[in-house]
Amino acid sequence: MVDKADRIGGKQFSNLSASIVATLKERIIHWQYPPEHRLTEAELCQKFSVSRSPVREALRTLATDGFVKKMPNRGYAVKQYNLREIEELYEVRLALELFVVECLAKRGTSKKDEDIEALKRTWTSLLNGSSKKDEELARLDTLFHETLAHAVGNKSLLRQLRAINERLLLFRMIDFGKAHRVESTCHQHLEILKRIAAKDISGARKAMQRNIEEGRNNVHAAIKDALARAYSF
Amino acid sequence: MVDKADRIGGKQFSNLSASIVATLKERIIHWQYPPEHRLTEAELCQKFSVSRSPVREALRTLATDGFVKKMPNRGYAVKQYNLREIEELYEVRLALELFVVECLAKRGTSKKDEDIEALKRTWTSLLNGSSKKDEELARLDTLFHETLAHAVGNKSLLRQLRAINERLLLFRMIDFGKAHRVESTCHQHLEILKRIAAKDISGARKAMQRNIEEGRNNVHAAIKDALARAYSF
DNA sequence: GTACTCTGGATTGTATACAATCTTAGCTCG
DNA sequence: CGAGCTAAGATTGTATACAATCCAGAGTAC
Repeated sequence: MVDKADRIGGKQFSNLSASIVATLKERIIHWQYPPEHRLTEAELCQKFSVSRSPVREALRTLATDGFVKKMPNRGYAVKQYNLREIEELYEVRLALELFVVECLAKRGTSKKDEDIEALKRTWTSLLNGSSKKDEELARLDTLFHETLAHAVGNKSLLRQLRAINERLLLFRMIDFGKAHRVESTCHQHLEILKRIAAKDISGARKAMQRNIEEGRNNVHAAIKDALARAYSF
Repeated sequence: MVDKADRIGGKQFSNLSASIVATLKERIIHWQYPPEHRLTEAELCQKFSVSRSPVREALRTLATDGFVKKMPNRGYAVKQYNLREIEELYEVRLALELFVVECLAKRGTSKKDEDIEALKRTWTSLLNGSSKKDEELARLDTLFHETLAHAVGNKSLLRQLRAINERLLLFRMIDFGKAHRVESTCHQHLEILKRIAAKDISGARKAMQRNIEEGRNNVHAAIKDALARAYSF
């Protein structure tokens, strides 16, 4: 069983369906499947050399996570998001992230919040020239937002935001190819942290709103290319 | 197969696991199982006279929906929410519902929004004496909030709010036993609708916040009884 | 009396077989 | 040539068997 898990993903998972989920998510996020690409149980069984039970479970969780869609009696397919749906996800994300900074700004932060201090250091150093690869930047950006959400101490909130951001990663990956946006992102993130520390609620909200909406606009622009490319498969 | 579906739930479902999910949700929401009550696959197979496949799927779905929790190698159990977790759910709900009224107030509503006009009529008539049963009131309250969310036109938002409200239903059911709160709820709902129609964004937000926080406080108080009862099983 | 081991039962994970349903392509008939 | 029908394939849903793992309690050694 360990052998099979290895053969599939590399990492170790408690069961086969978890490793299939991870593998397919990874591939979908990296655009290794064209959108609308069909995934049937039988086909995946062959590819992963496992039976239908774990494959079924994996497809089901991928569907609830929004990575694939179920077409009754026609199997599953990699979900193709249109612009409208992406905007909707960004709207929900905005609502939740505004709530996050509002909570944090209400109670303020101090040197004792080690996670947040670490964020300050990270993004200050990024501003001062230490350049990173695209994928690493996307990871740090995700970490920034998740750390803030974590600091609120609301597990339900954190889980929801994670789920949304994971889906949006599909498109943020594209956007982070543009290196010249790093500086602007640094300034925005540091501004958010500053406002929070100063207990400036409306300032923190505005800073977060700018940050997310800039991301949304960039993605919006990048999507058109991506969709165009997607259709050319 | 139809026979079995009938035997289980009453309604017809496309497959067994869907009907098991519906049945168990119903029972959990109506407190027919004590919290922490263990649900093993084998036991449910017997009770529903089906095999493990649909039962497994059902339990998995219920776990992601937050009705049961999975205990590794010890089966599943009806999830027992503590006060903290309920507060957290209410926080997320508040963030999303504030976003809903903000969206609606920004664009305003008119006579053309038939769903919203219907809400106005419903809650005006409720104010004028037409009394209802507890369960019916809970249903109307849910409908109120879902209709507003639906009017925003953001499917992702609507789905998330539905999921949260479904979980909270477990506790709102308790609260709606108190009839004297109906009048206050009516006033709050009508106030929300009025502010939205008047494009009074901050007024609408405040009205919604009052409505949700009153609900939260009532539930908070009711919970202690409920938990006490739960522990006495 | 305590700690340790070992074993039997309980529980989940996986594979496979079968049944039911839907899709689709080819065929026939008008 | 098109509409409708049919049959084969594709796909999902369900049942069942087997394997692996975990847990708890009995028993034993010290």
